[in-house]
Amino acid sequence: MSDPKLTNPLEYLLGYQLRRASAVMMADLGTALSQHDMRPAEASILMVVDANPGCTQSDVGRTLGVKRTNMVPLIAALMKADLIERSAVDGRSQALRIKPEGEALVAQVKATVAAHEERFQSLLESAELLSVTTSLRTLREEGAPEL
Amino acid sequence: MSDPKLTNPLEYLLGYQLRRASAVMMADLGTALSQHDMRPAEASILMVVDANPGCTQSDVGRTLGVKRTNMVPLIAALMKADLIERSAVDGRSQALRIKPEGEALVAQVKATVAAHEERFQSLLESAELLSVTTSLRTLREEGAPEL
DNA sequence: TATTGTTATACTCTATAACTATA
DNA sequence: TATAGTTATAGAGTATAACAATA
Repeated sequence: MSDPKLTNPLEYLLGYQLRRASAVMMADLGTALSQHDMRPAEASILMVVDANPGCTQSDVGRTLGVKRTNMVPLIAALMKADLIERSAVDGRSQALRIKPEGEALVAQVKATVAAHEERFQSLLESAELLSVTTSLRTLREEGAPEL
Repeated sequence: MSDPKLTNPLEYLLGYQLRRASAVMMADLGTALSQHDMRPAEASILMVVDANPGCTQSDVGRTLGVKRTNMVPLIAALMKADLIERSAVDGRSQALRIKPEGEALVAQVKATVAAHEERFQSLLESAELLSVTTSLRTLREEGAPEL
């Protein structure tokens, strides 16, 4: 082999650590959600609709940072899976709700996400966890370009 | 409008905050690097090769968590841009080095990355910054599936 | 047998531009 | 004019499977 251990100049970069840690958690979440044939983006939409019955898909997109145009196929997939339903608010907006038939799966998805979270949160001291989530929120809010 | 502010049940999830904060920093880095016609993945490879002259692309991939198969087009782009060069180590491995003509751009890229980092690190207290980077490393190392 | 580099391919997520219909 | 939803499309990034050449 050429050299199994290289020096990594990115190791002390905040953006790099964020990227790698996020990738680890996303991969784990993706694996965990695959048992429900669900992608992380779909699960997050499902959870927001569940917490905000009657919201529109544009509302959900703004909340999660997903563009309207990219919400379309995600909502379509959830409709096709009979997990959510739409009802017209006015001529252009449609209220989203979890379908009664979807409630059970939504509950399972929430439990899967909670277990995944617990697995990673338990790797940190509670003080560190608080510090991290606070800092991440700061980076997101202060560092984000104004919508 | 339907409702500009929804309740977001993901707000207290570590994975979600990680995902959003990482997206903010990656978007900013992407914008900053576009002045050099460079993508974040390419810049990270350039920095690793710069710090480890003579390493192979498989070495770089292992260091950055990029699969061999996905290294191919990235290395090809850097070769096409005349930023790196290859020399045969043996019949199957090739040593990578920054081309003399590429040194100036590599220096600019490193400065751009450093400025981007400083912009975000300055949003956090130094104690918080240390806590965050330590925690992120823990999540990555303890939470990653064994390669 | 294991590793390097490669091709081909597919999936997930994100991005822009442009259109319609409604408010 | 601004907003909601849509289509079409492109681009990153990541994934698997398979192969040839070499160690």
